[in-house]
Amino acid sequence: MAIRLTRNQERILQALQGLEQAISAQDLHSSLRQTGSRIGLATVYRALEALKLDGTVQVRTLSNGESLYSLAHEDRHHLTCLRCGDSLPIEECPVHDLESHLNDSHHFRIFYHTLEFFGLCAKCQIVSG
Amino acid sequence: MAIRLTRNQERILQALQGLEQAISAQDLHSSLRQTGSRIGLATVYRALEALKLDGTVQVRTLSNGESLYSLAHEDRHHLTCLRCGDSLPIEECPVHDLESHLNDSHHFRIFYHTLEFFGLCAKCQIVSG
DNA sequence: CTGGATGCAAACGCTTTGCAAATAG
DNA sequence: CTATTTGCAAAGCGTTTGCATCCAG
Repeated sequence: MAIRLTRNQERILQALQGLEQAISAQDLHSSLRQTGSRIGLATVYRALEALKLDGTVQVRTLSNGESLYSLAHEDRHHLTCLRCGDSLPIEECPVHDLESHLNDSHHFRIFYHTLEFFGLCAKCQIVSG
Repeated sequence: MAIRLTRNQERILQALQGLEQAISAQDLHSSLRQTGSRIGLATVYRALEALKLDGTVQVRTLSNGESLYSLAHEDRHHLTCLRCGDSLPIEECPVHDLESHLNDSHHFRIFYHTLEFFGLCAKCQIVSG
């Protein structure tokens, strides 16, 4: 998958491996700076873009335009509240069969997928009545 | 679903009904202006936000932060190329059963879902070899 | 009259880009 | 020594917000 990694790309990959959750580029940047690295924000974005293109890293874009990055193939999907924006992770995922089917029928090389349900969480159903 | 609609919200809903595809707020705005409306861009955003919150309109956010709007419950999912960004619509959708299940188990009132596969399209598999 | 809706322009936040310095091979 | 990578700062871009005006009821 990965051809050649720069030192910073390796550093970023390593950081992602130590995480349970997807992280934004900016949070990843400050996190790296706090461990003493002098890495720039642009480099973080460029590295994530490269890792994304070779399928190592996967991205989920929030409705505010912010993107969350994590290692690819970690299957975690969400229930997202349209009002408060909270995302509840869910375990179910019924789409793997479809994935291999699409690989063939569309000549598309699929790295990963995202699945997200939108609506109102229990709390916001009351507020927005 | 809808409580009360302002004149502009109705106008926007009408515009969406005439469309085959999801549209960005900005494109929707210029489209409305071209038909002689004096509507402002902010109003388009505010109307779409309101329609989103009552479940009439659904949103898909692209990786560049731009959001595409369409009437809710139109089931259209995508194969999206990580390199060129092209989105190929697909018909398959294996998640409806799960949807009602989640409604109950998480006390979440689900309006719609998005499902998207990411990878490389046939063309970009060659280029990026 | 009064509260909400609207248009405009400015502000915002995340991301991308230009560029010169640093680094790798 | 040349090509690539890097950090910084500035620019870009879609979206949101402040505010004065307009409009419906």
